[in-house]
This record gives sequence, C-alpha cells and structure tokens, in this order.
Amino acid sequence: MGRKKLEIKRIENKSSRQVTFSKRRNGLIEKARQLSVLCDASVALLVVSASGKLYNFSAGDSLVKIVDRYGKQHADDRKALDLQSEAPKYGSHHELLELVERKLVESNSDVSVDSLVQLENHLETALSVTRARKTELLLKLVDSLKEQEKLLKEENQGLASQMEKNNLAGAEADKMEVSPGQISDINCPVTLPLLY
Amino acid sequence: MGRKKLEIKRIENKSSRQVTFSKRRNGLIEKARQLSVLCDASVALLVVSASGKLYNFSAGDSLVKIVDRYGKQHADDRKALDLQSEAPKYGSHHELLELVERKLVESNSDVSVDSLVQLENHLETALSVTRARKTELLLKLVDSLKEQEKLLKEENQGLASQMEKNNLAGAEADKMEVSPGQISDINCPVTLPLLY
DNA sequence: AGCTATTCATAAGT
DNA sequence: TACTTATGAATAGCT
Repeated sequence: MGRKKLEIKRIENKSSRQVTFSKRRNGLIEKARQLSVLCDASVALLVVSASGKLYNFSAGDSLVKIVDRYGKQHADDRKALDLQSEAPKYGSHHELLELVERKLVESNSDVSVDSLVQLENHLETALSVTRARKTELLLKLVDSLKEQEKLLKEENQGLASQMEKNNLAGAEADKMEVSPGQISDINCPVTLPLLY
Repeated sequence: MGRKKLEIKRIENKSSRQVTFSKRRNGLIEKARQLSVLCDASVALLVVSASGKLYNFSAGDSLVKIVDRYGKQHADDRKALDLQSEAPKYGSHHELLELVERKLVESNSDVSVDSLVQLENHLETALSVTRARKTELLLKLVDSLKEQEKLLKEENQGLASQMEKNNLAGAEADKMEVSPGQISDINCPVTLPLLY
C-alpha cells in the first residue's frame, strides 16, 4: 500500500524497518480499536519490538481481564497451585483426628455434664467448619468444571469451523478415526461420603 | 474502504456486525503477521467476540511467552482480579446464616422442653435429608460434568489431529490456529471431610 | 461465500 | 520526525 508493492519478508535496512514498525504498529492498533468499536468486541494486543520494547493496547475491556480469560485456558498450573496452596491449613487432619479420639475416650470416664456440653460444642464447631469447607470445595469444583466445559465447547466449535475452511481450501477429504488420545485420570481420589 | 465510508461506531445490524467482525478480525491478524515478519517483532493478539468467543493469534514468539512477559509487569493487577472474582461467592452464605438465626429466635418463644425436643428432632431429620440430598446431587453433577469433559476432550483431540493431517495434505501452514487446549485436570481437592 | 467500487493505509520521497 | 502523495490493500455493501 504505498508507492511500490512490498514483499512480506524481513526488511533488511534497519532504519526503514524501524519506521515501518512504528507506522504499522500504529495502524494495527487503530484497526484493533475499530474492530472493538464496530463489532462490540474486546481486543488485546501485545507487540514486542526487535529491540525488546513492549507495546500494549486493549479495547472493550481491560488488557488484564482479556489476558486473564485467555489465562484460564492455559494457566492450569496456576489454578492447581492455588488449590494446593490452601491445603496446608487443613493438612494436619490426622493430628486433629487423634485429638478427637483422645477426647472421646476421656469423656467416657468423665461423667460431668458440663464437660460433655463443652465437648459437644467443640465437636459441633469442628463439624460445621468441616462441612462448610467440604461444600465450598465441591461447589468450586463444579464451577471450574462448568468453566472447563464452556471453554472446551468453544474450542471445539472453533476447530470444526476452521477445519471446514481448510477443507474448502483444496485438501482432499481424508477419512480419519478419532483417536482417544491421552485422557488424564479424572477419578477423584476422595473419600467422599455420599450420605451422612 | 468499501462502497461507502463507514463511521466508526457500533454496527447495529446484527448480521452485518458479525460479517464485519469476521472480515476485520482476519484482516487484523494478517496485519499482525505482516508486522511481525517485516519488522522482526513478536505480536500477540486476543480478540473476544461479543458472544464471548475467544480468538487468539501470535507470531514471532508463542502467545504464552509474550503474555507472560506482559504478565510479569502486571502480576499484582492480575492477583487482585483473581481474588475479586472469588469474593462474591461468600456473600450469599452470610444471608443464609442470618435466615437460620431468625428461625432460631422464633423458636425461643416456645418454652415447652418437649416441643423443643420434638422440633430438634424434626429439624435434625430435615437437615440430614437435605444434606444427603445436596451431597448426592453435587456428586452426581460432578460426575456428569467430568464425563462431559472427557467426551469433549476426545472430540477436540480428534478434530485437532484430523486438522493437522489435512494441513499436511497440502494447505500451507496457517499460523492462526486455536490451540488444542492442553487442559489438565482440575486437581480434586483432597482434604475433604474430617468429621461427618 | 465471491465480487467491485471505494476508502484506507502506507512506502517512498521530501 | 513529520508531512505528502502515488499506489497497493482492505473492505462495505451486494449477491
């Protein structure tokens, strides 16, 4: 789009490469802005120049939000870590269990109603906390599974339409079996009570 | 750049908005690719359509790398956002607790011990049934979601590998592709109930 | 999806 | 770096 047709390959002359970078970067950002406004979409754009400088732009939503949405698909590590990082607090369950057992044995010889009431209260508190935690975790799990499902469905649709596009672009149809691939183990290794 | 000058404001007609979105999105991606090649730069582009679909493109370097580079500068923002997004869940818990408390205060006006014992029993039965039902439903939901996820992943992988095959069969490498989400399983929170 | 009339972006020049 | 302009590209409105 200029005085001459430009081949799309690395511009060897350093200064014109820099000029072109600046011009086209601005052009790209303007196009991104227009897309966002015209079509009510969110756009995030990150450009790293050859010299390592980072330029960023976003429209429709904050860059952080858009990146975060992307991150949900690819930062499973972070998610896993988040869940794990909460574990330590509740990790010493075994200790607690032993404590409770000791208390119970104690209370058998102790007939004082007061101390039984106290024990009851402690146990009830523990129960309540535990139960709340259980439900919270289950609900979290459900939420993340639903999120996962949504993303997978979108991805699926994207793949399908892209494939259709590719097919039209000339490749002969090659029948293909669906390979099961590696499906990681989803069995929850949990001692979850069904009823109680 | 068309038959008529187009004002840069939201296109009201839904279908032409969609068509424009598709055209301009492709144009934007092509421009991004060109910038990357011509000027030896890295470009990451994330577009979220009005309907919530995510399109991503990168050139020069992997999207994750570019985004990471950005992320390191803005880790704090993202952290804050993460925390915020989880906060709402705990709000409604409180409401429910208050409702329960009100019910308890109501029952205080009744002084008959017998009737209180009866009420206690009824409530305990109701609670137990409710709780069992809740857990049962949640676990069922989790199971079906996991099943659904498994199926979607299989389908996804099938599509991805088929597409790869098609690509090898003649089409030139298209940089833009929806990554076949390497979505590892959500870690199942292990520390479930201590007491129940 | 394709097809043009137009507008837009920009390469080269100043 | 900024402005100008000739020209190649992108695309809006149609089909």
